[in-house]
Amino acid sequence: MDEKTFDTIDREIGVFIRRIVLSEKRNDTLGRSTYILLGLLHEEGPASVKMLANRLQLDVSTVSRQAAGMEKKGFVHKLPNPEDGRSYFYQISERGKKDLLENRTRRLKRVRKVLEGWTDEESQVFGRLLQKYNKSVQERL
Amino acid sequence: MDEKTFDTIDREIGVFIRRIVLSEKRNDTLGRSTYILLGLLHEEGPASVKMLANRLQLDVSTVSRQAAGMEKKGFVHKLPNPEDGRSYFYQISERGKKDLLENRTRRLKRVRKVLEGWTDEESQVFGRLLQKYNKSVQERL
DNA sequence: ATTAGTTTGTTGTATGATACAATCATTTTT
DNA sequence: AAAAATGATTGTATCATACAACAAACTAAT
Repeated sequence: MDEKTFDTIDREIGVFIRRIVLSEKRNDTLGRSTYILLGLLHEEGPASVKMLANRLQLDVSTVSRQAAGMEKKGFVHKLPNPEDGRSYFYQISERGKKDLLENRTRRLKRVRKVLEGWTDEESQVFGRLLQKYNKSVQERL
Repeated sequence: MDEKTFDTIDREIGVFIRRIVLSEKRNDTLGRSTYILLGLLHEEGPASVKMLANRLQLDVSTVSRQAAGMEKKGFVHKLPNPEDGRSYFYQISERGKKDLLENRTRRLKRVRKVLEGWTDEESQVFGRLLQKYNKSVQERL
């Protein structure tokens, strides 16, 4: 296949990441890590830092600090794990849910705006291919 | 249009960024900022920190430090601007070119691997849509 | 031509995300 | 019971980033 396609993709990925990350920084209140972590706790229920770190492929220390910060800000509750005195479960709080939702809404609005003028077909294909790319990355990188 | 499409895209973008950034950290020697800056200098020739900052939508101080670091490592030369005693031009060095190329090659190899098994059509469409998304983001975000 | 204002770049300080190594407390294994 | 393993936190370090303060150099206004 044409080498140029790979090159285009590589370049556009670079631009993509830069733009999205900057835009998130400008527009979101939560910070992308917090957002992701909170989303996980919301959708999959309480979890320990270890579980979260595994799930997100991050170091436990990273998640530990992250979680501590979120607790301080009231986004999560830290509950002792009755089965194991060393570990805790972090559970999203009402406050956390509220902020998460607000952020999600704002993000979706942005996506909608970016996709204005695209055909339904294009949007759907883009979503599908992103998904496919992600799966491929996970499997082979 | 179906709200679900936007939601999928938003989520997949999150995963995408996380995965790619982590993979870059594991695999690349240059660091994504350095890589992008160096690529710019390579393709568009010498530039001042101001120009670079504008081009990349970053603060001048950020680029200033970045450039200083790259000079220290020998990736670029810092040349005084004869027209203006305040400013300099950063020019990619041979060493910089070499490292840039090595990194680019490694990245392309990764992209190729991820895209293994995709049809040519799919890869091309993905590249095209990424490009389109980026353009939209730039215009409206 | 001298002063006042503007621009370019650097540095100080701060934040967020990240990892590795050391450590503490607890649990499990032997 | 002692030794080994595990879960979490904390110390330290790096990278990318921004804003504010500043110095040097340039430009405009009087």
